[in-house]
Amino acid sequence: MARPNASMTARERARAELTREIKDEAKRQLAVAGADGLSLRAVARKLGMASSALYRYFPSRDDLLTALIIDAYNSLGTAVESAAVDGDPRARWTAACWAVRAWARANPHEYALIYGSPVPGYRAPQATAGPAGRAPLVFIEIARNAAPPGTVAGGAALQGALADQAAKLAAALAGADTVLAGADTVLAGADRVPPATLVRGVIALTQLFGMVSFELFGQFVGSFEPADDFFGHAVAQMITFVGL
Amino acid sequence: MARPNASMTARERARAELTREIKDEAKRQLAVAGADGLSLRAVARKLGMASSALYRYFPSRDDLLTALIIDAYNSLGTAVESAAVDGDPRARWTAACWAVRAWARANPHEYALIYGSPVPGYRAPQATAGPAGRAPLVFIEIARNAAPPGTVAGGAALQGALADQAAKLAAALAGADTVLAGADTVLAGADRVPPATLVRGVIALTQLFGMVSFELFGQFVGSFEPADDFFGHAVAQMITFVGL
DNA sequence: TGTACATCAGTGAACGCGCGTTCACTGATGTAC
DNA sequence: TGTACATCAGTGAACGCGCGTTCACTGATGTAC
Repeated sequence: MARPNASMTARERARAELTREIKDEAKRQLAVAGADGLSLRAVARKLGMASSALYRYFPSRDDLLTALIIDAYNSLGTAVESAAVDGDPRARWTAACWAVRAWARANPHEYALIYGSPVPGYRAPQATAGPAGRAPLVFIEIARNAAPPGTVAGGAALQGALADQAAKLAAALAGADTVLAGADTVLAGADRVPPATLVRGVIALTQLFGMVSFELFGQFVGSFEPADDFFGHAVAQMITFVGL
Repeated sequence: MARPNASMTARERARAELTREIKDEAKRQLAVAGADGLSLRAVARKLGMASSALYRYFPSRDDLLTALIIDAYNSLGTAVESAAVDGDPRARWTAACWAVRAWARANPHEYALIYGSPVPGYRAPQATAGPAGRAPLVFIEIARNAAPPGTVAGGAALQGALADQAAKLAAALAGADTVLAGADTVLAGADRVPPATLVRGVIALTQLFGMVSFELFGQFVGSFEPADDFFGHAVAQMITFVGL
């Protein structure tokens, strides 16, 4: 989406701004009614325009939803990328984990949109794949030079289909720029990630997002809420597991 | 909910059966339209009755939703409890993990209902707490006699609020029958779970549900799908982590 | 610099739809004597 | 065992609402000469 810019005509500037306002208002509505409750008419009403006018900006409700999903992935991706810029791998991994949690808590409905239950009847188009990969890529990149899992307690060889999947994914990541169109190519030109390390990283990712989902979706109510210390403790264990 | 029974009048039997049929049809609708799309009118239509008739069985749409949520928790709880009945702790833990995944894959929309994004505007009543605790309790009970975490690589002391929360939860679990009304009291009379073990168990639970959610909600598409071997590998690592 | 035409943004009415919930009612089932 | 009355299940019409999307239209902005 083009951002306002000096070299744009008044019409183009107005279009970029209104597109932005529509998405902003739609995000506000997510918080009230969730993804299924997102209503073009309600957005238009809040913006003081006819509902039919929105069709000049988004051809349908689903296209608006897709735009919100892409924005959410990119927003999370930016947050994680910029949190994990410096320090040793442990510091970077830790910062990235806290960035995911902080972003999710600050944007719970956008988090639910991308990591919660899928919206029934909605099928995410291919265009979401690149943005969706940004946050995970940061973690994989940090783990790339972790100690070989063989040296870590409990390390087990990859078996069956898992070995193939991990090898294929490692190969794809080495050429990430061509495979994940639109993703920042953090790994471009890098060494391949050892498949065992990759698997450990992805296991850690499921752990991370599992915790954040539990916290946000209310599974911790009455036990580990507030979850700050639980989270910090788990992240420390995770670092050991990944071998950083 | 009373099940049909010889000592019931015809009216009572009919009521129990229709209540069941309404819930069954509602579950079928979940699969098509999700929780927000669940419509009393659509259920009534499929059952060939007037929509107003449903109000003899459920005072509102939200009450029907609550009934489905409780059924889902109980269905998962039963599946996990009966999967983890015998063998050593490792075998029981492994079986319980696979039972969660199998149940989730067999009932994806009920899984989404209880572990996915909360339904906007719906607030779960207290009555769901007991059934919600059943599956987690099975895991905690298995982990109860795990090796003390001090003996496990990477074991770290519990810090700050986490230590308090874990101790409180351990105490509550020891008196689970009074605390978690309606839960099967697996832990009744048992020794207290060491807080550090409890925390490891809960971390493993977030890992487990994180993986299942990733798989069901489509985050593994194009990488670790089918996820059987990934899952098996992760469960093996998890057992080491918990100290079984 | 000014004019003619094309492009685009936004309007408001309309289509056809589904929803949750209420209410007065009919008819069947259950109960007390 | 039979009758009178109370309870309950189910009906169908109605209320009031919101939704996504289409369409012919007006008026403003941009462009080519």
